[in-house]
Amino acid sequence: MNTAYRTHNCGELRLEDVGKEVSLCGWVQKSRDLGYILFVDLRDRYGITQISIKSDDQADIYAEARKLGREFVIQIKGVVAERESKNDKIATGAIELVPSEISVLNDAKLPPFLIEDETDGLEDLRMEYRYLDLRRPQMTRNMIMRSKVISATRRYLESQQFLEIETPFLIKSTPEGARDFIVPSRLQHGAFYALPQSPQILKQLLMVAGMDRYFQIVKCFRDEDFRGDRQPEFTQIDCEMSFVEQTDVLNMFEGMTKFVFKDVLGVELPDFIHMPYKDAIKYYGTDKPDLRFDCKIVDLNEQLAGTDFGLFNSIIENKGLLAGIVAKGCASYTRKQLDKLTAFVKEPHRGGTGLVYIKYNEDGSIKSSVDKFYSQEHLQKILAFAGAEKGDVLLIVADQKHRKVRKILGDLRLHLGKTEGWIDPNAWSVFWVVDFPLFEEDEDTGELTFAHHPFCMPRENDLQYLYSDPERVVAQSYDMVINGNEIVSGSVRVHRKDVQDKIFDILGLSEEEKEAKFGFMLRAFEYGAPPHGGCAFGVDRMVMLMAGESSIRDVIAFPKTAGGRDLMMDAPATVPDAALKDLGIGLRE
RNA sequence: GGUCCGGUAGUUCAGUUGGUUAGAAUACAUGCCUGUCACGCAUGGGGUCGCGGGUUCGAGUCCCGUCCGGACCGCCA
Repeated sequence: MNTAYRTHNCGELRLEDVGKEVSLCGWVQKSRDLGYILFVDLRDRYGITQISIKSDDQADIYAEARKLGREFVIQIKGVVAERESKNDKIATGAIELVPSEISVLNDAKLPPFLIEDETDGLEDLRMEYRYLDLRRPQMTRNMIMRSKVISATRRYLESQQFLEIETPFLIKSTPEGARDFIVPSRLQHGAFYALPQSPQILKQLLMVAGMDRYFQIVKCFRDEDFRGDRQPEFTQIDCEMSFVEQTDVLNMFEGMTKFVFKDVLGVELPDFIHMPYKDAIKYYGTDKPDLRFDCKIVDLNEQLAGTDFGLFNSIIENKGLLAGIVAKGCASYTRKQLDKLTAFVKEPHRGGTGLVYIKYNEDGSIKSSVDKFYSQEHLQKILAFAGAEKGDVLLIVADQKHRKVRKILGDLRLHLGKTEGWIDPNAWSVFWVVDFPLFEEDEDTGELTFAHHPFCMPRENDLQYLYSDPERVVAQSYDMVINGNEIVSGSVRVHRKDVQDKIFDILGLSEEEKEAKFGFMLRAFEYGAPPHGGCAFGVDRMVMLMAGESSIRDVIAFPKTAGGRDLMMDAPATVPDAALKDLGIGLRE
């Protein structure tokens, strides 16, 4: 770096540079005027360097420097000096710059919030002035980490013969799945493009085209409501490979994940376990468990049977489920704390009816909310079966619906994991969930719908059940779960037209619908589609986890609010009537 | 689409039962200060209480509507 503007950046000067004549450029973070001496913190993307000016030695420059306001853009020429009092909190803390010349390249209005890591601004204000928010070192770090993740990804995939190929954004709406963002066509009034929810079909066609290994770092669009971990547009690392079985795909992208973690964070991830979907649901009540702590769900129908407790007996007789989790070290919970957990279980969207506890106190005594129905010996056996030790409490949920019990216990497990500090913030839990069902029943309508998407290949041995017992069919599909977040999702695809046809039949698509929605794809499959499979990484979530952030907005340069608005540009916005007229669109009042 | 919380100084917030001139911290400005790095001390400026309507002698405060932000549910193949 050697231009008219600067010889070094604000993060690189060290003790060994003392005596050098340098030129730095950056923003004024802050100045501290002590009277006889004035310090200016000069900030750029690389760090902060302190400027120090003694008023009696450098009266002119001191007078100039006193006029510098926050976020002025300045250039400083001077000599690197060793500090009299050093600051070991920053990388450049041993040196300072004694200026011979200060030039104001641009002044700045007072920013609406503090441009420091501990900012006083709330998120909406930060989003409105995102270009200022991104100057904060923490946000800069997040952008750098994101860039590193993308860079490592490219290096890995290129080393594995993947081609980066762009697919179009203006495509056709496929009325399955999420709601599409639609774009009106000017040349064909009444017709619309859709923005892709993912390049799924296109990447499969690239396999038919013989591209063999494809990837793309690509924006995807879904017009649904948002959350802290969801945006209307988000980025995927979209990948597809030909002539592969599930194991090949899993190994390839396990390798990539390990490479990226090592390259960006210096973390060596151990080999990933493959957890069947059924086990994830059975032991953790979710298809994306956080394995940074243990605490499995224990089924207790047999253990809790054989008493006069009518509620439990009726659930057992009707083939419902009684199950629990052992909360380590929580036997000391007060009534109030247990009531809070009960309220958690009963929250409307969980719909639990209650929470039964069996405390195994430190002194060996046992206290439960069902003492009336169970002898101490019986409770002792139940605790032993569940693996509870002294100091633990067994929390039990009962319901007719198995899924509901497991979901509630899974939620409770995660809740306790967070509130009880069971999660080591430095630990990583990265593994594959495999063997998802191909179809699942829609809870409201009772109709069969695909669990993942309709292009997943069933396991070879399950093809025979496609018609007779579709719910039994297991798909060759998989998710990678990182710290309880679904980060990768993928499958081996259907490459045979007859199988794809069958699956569409089971989903209840007529010949006309098949043709209208997927005709071009089915036609392509008649021309020699190779066996293929792939997956897609959620970049925003992955970078969020790697950066230790809790919202994907903090790793996206220009994110939108929960209401889908861009506060900086004030989008969406109205357009001139003429533009609507061109499109053949009128607005209903 | 639904439930809940919030909107007061540049910013983050407090504001009692509806009652005098709406406060604090921080930021900002000015002055002082021999090594600061959350510098310190003193002084000062800074408000259409989101917007519209209503109740009232009187509204930041109560009611209705609306806009905006946030959390959650639904939704997210």
